Amino acid sequence: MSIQNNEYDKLDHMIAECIMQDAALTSTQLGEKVGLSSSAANERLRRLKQNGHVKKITALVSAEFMDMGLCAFIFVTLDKAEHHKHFLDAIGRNKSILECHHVTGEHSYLLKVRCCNTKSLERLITDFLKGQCNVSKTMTQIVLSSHKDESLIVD
Amino acid sequence: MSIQNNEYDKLDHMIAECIMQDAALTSTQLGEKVGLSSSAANERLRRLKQNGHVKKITALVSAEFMDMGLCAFIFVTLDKAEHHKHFLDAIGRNKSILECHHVTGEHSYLLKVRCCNTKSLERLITDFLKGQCNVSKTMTQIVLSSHKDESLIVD
DNA sequence: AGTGAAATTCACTCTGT
DNA sequence: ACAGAGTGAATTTCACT
Repeated sequence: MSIQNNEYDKLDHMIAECIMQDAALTSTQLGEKVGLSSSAANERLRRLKQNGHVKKITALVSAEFMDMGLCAFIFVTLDKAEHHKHFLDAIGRNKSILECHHVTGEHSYLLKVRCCNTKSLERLITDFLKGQCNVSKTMTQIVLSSHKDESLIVD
Repeated sequence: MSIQNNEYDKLDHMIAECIMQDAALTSTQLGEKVGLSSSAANERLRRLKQNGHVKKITALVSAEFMDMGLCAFIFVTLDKAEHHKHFLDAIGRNKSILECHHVTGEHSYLLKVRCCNTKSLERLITDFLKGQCNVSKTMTQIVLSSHKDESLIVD
């Protein structure tokens, strides 16, 4: 008897990999890829969704179409621990901010942001971020090019 | 007369927003949300896909299920410009590396990575990254928690 | 471009193993 | 748990506006 989680096997992981590559696969196509009938493949996928392991089916959209061609990472330092919640609420509402991670090191948070140009990046930093009551410092790194940019695995 | 791209209008952007939230919407549901018939909504979505503005339909999968609960950002500094290609090829093949951005500043690249624990993160840094011929320096920041982690807008 | 209906394909259920 | 058949629902095409 093993202590590992046996509720899901190799086949379930293959199914997860497949729909990360292409979630528009039909049940029949998915079944062919993993060696199951469409009904069996579909039932396994349904269970993965129901149990929250497949969190969401989404579309990846081009930055050009969204007019957000400029990508940057911004480190943010906050003063007082008691104001973090207000900061995070504001972050949550801002569509330019794609990711917000609490990180180790000298800074408090690392943000991944997207805007249309440097003007709007400046507004984001100066008006929005520095405008938050307890943001003491920011440090910005502009992305010149991205060779990989698909974070499909999430908490 | 305007210089802007008029091939796509407000409706197309609404459709893109909708399927970023939920790509499993039926054409009928999508049509209801934007005020079109199912066939019209479906035809617009088909065009967005065909022209590459909707790049991909994917699933977001839980880190727990993938056994990649530990997230980190790693800055990498490369010596010689002529070896960047080999580095990027190796990056492309490594499933632990979710994002790789060429950034401004003192470092060459910023990587977003995921592994199961600190042991495997150590292997990634020591064996894989430092093992690349021209990696001179790395700097790692561990993610303690993520308050936003959905990069659905890509180049 | 959009609508509504027809034709086709797909998802999902059910039965049997 | 899976396969295969059957049913209801969805996508896709088409004629018309």
